[in-house]
Amino acid sequence: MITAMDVAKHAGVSQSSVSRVYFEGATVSAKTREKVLAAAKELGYRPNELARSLITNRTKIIGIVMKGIQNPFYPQVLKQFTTTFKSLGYSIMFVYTNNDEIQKEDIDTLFNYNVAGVIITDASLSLNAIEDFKKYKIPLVLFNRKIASNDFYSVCCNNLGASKEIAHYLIDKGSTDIIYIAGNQNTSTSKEREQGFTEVLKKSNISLDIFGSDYTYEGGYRIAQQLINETRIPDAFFVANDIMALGVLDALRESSISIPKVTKVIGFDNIEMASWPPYSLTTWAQPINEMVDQTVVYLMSEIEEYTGFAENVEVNGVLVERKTT
Amino acid sequence: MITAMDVAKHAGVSQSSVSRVYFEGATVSAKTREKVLAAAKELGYRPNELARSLITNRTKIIGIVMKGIQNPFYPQVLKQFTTTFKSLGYSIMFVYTNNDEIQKEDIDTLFNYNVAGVIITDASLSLNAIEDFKKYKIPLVLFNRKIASNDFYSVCCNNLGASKEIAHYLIDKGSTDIIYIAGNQNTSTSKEREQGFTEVLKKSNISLDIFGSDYTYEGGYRIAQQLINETRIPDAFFVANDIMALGVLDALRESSISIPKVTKVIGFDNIEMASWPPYSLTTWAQPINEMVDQTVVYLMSEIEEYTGFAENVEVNGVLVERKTT
DNA sequence: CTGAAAGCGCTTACAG
DNA sequence: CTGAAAGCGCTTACAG
Repeated sequence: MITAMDVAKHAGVSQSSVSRVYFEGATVSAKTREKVLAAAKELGYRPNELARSLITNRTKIIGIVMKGIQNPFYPQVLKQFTTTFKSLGYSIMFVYTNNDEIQKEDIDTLFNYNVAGVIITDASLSLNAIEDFKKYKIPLVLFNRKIASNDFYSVCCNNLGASKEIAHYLIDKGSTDIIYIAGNQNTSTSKEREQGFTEVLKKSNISLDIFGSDYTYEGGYRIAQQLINETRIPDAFFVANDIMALGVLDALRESSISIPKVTKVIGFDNIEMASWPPYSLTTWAQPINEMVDQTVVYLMSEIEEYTGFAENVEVNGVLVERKTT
Repeated sequence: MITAMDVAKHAGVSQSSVSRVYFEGATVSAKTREKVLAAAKELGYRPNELARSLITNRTKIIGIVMKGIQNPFYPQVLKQFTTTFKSLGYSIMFVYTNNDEIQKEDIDTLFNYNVAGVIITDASLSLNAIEDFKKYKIPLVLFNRKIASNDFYSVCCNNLGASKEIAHYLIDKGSTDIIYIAGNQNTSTSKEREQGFTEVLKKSNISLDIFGSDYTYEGGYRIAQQLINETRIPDAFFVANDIMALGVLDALRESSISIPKVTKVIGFDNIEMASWPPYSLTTWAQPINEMVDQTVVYLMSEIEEYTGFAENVEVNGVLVERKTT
């Protein structure tokens, strides 16, 4: 391994000078810089991030914690974050968890490596995990989730507004008997989508039934099959995310229930598969790019200077009309 | 930040003793251990991985490089790796790339952080990237890919054997006019699947046409549409991966071509969606768990002691018969 | 088994 | 602008 000392000797300068060439903001003469870079290139030198981080006490690593990686929405999110952070010189430490509520041990590894910041895309936080973020002053963004305490910055789609607009849209289409299929009941997204939707329909005195599910394809498929067995087919479904909506569509089609004639289906997310011809699902497009940008801007400013500022940011998104309505 | 020195003072022992409690393999008396652990707990101490790694010159981080994260096969692989490595005390640094051939700058970040090992799931390597792995003696596994030089350990499905078995299966089903839809032409997987398949059909004098595509849903959909337009429908398709096969199925169904009566379709991977009712795709199941295990075992032994040993490991998998054949 | 000390590869005041 | 030196939080010979 080539160190700054090796380069220094080879270039005939001090080790500090080598360090200054690679440290943004430090001042070095053009001549020194040149000598150092030439020597570094010849020797194949690269600064050791670990040593660097030991001093600055922070790495250029962002931790991303995901649960629902089976849902195509999240790989897309991961890709977007990885690309954006790479351009800013940050690397991604990926954590997968099975827990709805992030536990201390899920994120221990992130703290051990002194990550610069953390993004949790689709899970809530246990109390002791919350404590740790506060205590170690690690910037955190809840992506696509909120927590009740409002202790942390969150970036979500405007679920309330979106679900209201969806309700109005279905009313305009003439629906009078509607079913909402919820995702995991304890998630903020599912609750908010339910709330906005319910509010509008109530005002218009339109019948609404609500069934719980779990944000998976199988969950959507199962609940729809059950409804079909009970011949309880409404004239429209609002399903809390796309992957469940695809399950609903498949169950309906298997029973040859004509869409959108007999019943309509609307999802949420606008995952890639929603646009596939056999589905062609009407859905609410979450503006991933905008959500990612908001997250990154906040994280970068908190990394620059930690304030612990918390806010629930919401971005709008848009209804994408396809063939299921 | 609480350091080993703080704990040492609080516990009335030396800093070395604190270190020994947290360093596997070091010897400490039960009494000292107890005192240290008590003090550590009280103060909320956790060893700084960065300082640790600076000395041992290796982190407990595994780099995973992915390209085709849109293909549901890979998120599943990522999940499996993350879970397995976590249980071994290793963290995952995730790198997304757009390049078919990994470039030096794609993996710079991994070298800067002195990762213990690297997995590349679905891409090839540029020459200078190869050099770096050799030079810095970083263990590397090519997962689901081989490179021509055979310089590195690779773990793949037995593509040759699998495609031969698929060919025999289709022959047994009475197919006499078959089309193979290839993935990215320069990938080892697509080439091998083509080779095994071709070999068997040739021996049996069965007509085979080959069309190139790109391992995406859209690619499969497009090529099938084109064939439909040319009324060039064979009695069976072998499609180089599942996600393309779903595109083929959708195009066929849109034109009301009955499956498996008029034509049969077989994919490769056994992604989750292959089992969804509207697809119910016959496919070759890649044994992800076994492939991951082989990868991990190799990586761990190379991390223990670097040998640079290279081999192309192949695991078998199995044909999963569903409704498209 | 334990402590004092050197050192991993850097950054960063401090002089000059 | 540059160099010598201290120090980040650990591991690891070396004595005892």
